[in-house]
Order: sequence, then structure tokens, then C-alpha cells
Amino acid sequence: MSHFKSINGSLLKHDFYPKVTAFYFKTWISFYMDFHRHDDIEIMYVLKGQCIVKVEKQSLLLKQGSFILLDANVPHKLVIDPNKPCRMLNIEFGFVEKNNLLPPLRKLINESQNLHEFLRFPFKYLVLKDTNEIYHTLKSLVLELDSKEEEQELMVQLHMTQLFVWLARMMKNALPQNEEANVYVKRAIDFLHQNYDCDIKIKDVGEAVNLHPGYLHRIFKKQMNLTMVEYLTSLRIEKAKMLLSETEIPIIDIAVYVGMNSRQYFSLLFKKYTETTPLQYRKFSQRNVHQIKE
DNA sequence: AACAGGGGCTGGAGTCCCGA
DNA sequence: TCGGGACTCCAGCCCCTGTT
Repeated sequence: MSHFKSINGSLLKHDFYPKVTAFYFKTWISFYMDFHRHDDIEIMYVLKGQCIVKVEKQSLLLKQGSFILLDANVPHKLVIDPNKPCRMLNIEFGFVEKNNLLPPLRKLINESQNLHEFLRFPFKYLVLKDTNEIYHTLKSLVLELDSKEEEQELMVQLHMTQLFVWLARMMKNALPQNEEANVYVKRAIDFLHQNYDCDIKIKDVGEAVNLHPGYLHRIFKKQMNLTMVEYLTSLRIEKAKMLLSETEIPIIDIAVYVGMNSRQYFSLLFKKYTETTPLQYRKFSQRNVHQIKE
């Protein structure tokens, strides 16, 4: 196995594939760690609590949902406040040169400008705040690494590829620390898109993004120029329009499909947003489809 | 249609933290 | 120490929704 001293070293010149060398969950309570370095690249992801990672002369505070990507051979140490335990997911990986199931990183960059820029970007460490994509990918990765399934190696390569794409996207969209509010708003939007069919309360969204609902409501409106309820309603109306034009589902059921339990209220809002009733919308859109087919 | 209760929205006050 | 930003909490008004 050949590890590289930096993530942006020779990856673009030869055929290399990521290989995970260590992965573990650990709750750090009270302990002492010296500065150290290793040949592997490391991701330290904070699941709960907080910690400080010292890199060179920098002290980097990592809170729940944030993580650090440390390049190989960068001296670092972990500092835990005795009163504030920290649960963390650690993954270490390097790169190997061998025939593999998937194209090498060098070829994948042809498909992604973000990935290309990420692998060329010179950094010793990156601190990023996750919007859940990284955690889901890391969790899938470690569960697969623990499995004994036949396709384990293929799945691990897929998850690692996915991880690199997410990291590349996040680095591109990396926000200054004082704009963390944007991350909360994005999480709230993700939550709305995943739960629009349920009876969502602002309180639920607040709990989902770990923020006081009143404050979340405020920053959401400030950034999006509309309230969470307005956003959710327009999302539901768009879904309803799609179901009306593309399916034969009864209108009363569509109201339930998009999370509105009241048919009357659904029709009222639909007319408010589209200036037509659900029935008229279905007739109009399906007539257009038939005309196109003829 | 009227009504009541629950939840959304908003302004303001207060706390905490950080940097100048 | 002070000011500003981030965040919480609360009160009051308004709208939505289910019931009668």
C-alpha cells in the first residue's frame, strides 16, 4: 500500500483509489493527547458535544455536526473539556494503486469540476459544518466496512466516491463561520422537503435543526424572504400540481399526499397560488398532454 | 356560518459570548 | 468595558382548522 503525504499530491497523475485504514466511534471524556501525525488522512466528525482540535498554532472549535478533514502528516492534537464530553466518528484513509472496480479518482474528476478543484486545492485541514450529507455517507461507509457482505468492497468504493463528491461540493459552498445561519436554513429546507407529506409544525423543524423555533423562523424569513409555512405551502402546491397532471390519484387523496388533511383548505390554497381549482388544473394539463400525443 | 382552540408570526426584552 | 451578533423567551395579534 502506498500512502500519500497530501490529498492533492499525485492523485491526478496516476490511477489511485481510496482505502479506509481505520474507523471508530468514540466518546471522549477526559484525557490527554500529545501532538502527533500519521500517514493517513483523517476525518474527525463531532456527533455530540464539542472539542478543540489544535493544528499547528490554531485552536479549532468543533461543535455537533461539524468536522475536520486533516491531510496526512499534519501535526494535530485533540483537546476535550472535562465538563463537556464529545462523541465522535473518526475515519482514516489513504490511497492505493491497484486495479479496481470503479474508475480511479483521476478519471472521476472529468465528471466533476468541483471534485477537480477539491483534489487540486492545497490545504492542511478543512473545518466544515455538515448539513447531514457527510454524516449519512460516513455512517453508511462504516456500516458497510463492518459488514461481511459479498459486495463490501464495491459499496465501500461507492461510499468513498460519494464522500469525495460531498466534500468537494461543501468546500465549494464553504461559508464563513459567521454565516452558520445559512446552514440552519438549508437543514430546515431539507427537513421540509423530506416531510412535506406530514403534519409539520415549526417546533418540529426547530427540533430537527437544533434551533429555537422562533429564532429559526426569523433567520429563515430573513434569508428566504418568505416564512417557513409559505415555503412549505408552495412546495406542497408544486407537488400537488405534479400529482394532478401526471397521475389519476383522486383530488381528495392528493390533499393528503401533500400533507393537507383538509380538502377545503387544500382547494382554497391551490386556487390562491395557481388562480385555478385542482380539478380545472387537472383537466387543463391532461388535455394538453393528449394534444401533444396526437 | 359561527365559534373556539391551536399554532404561526412578530416585536421587544433579556442573556450570553466574542472581539475591539 | 462596551457594542454587536446570536440566540431564547414571552406576549399579543392573526390565521387556520375542526366542530357544531
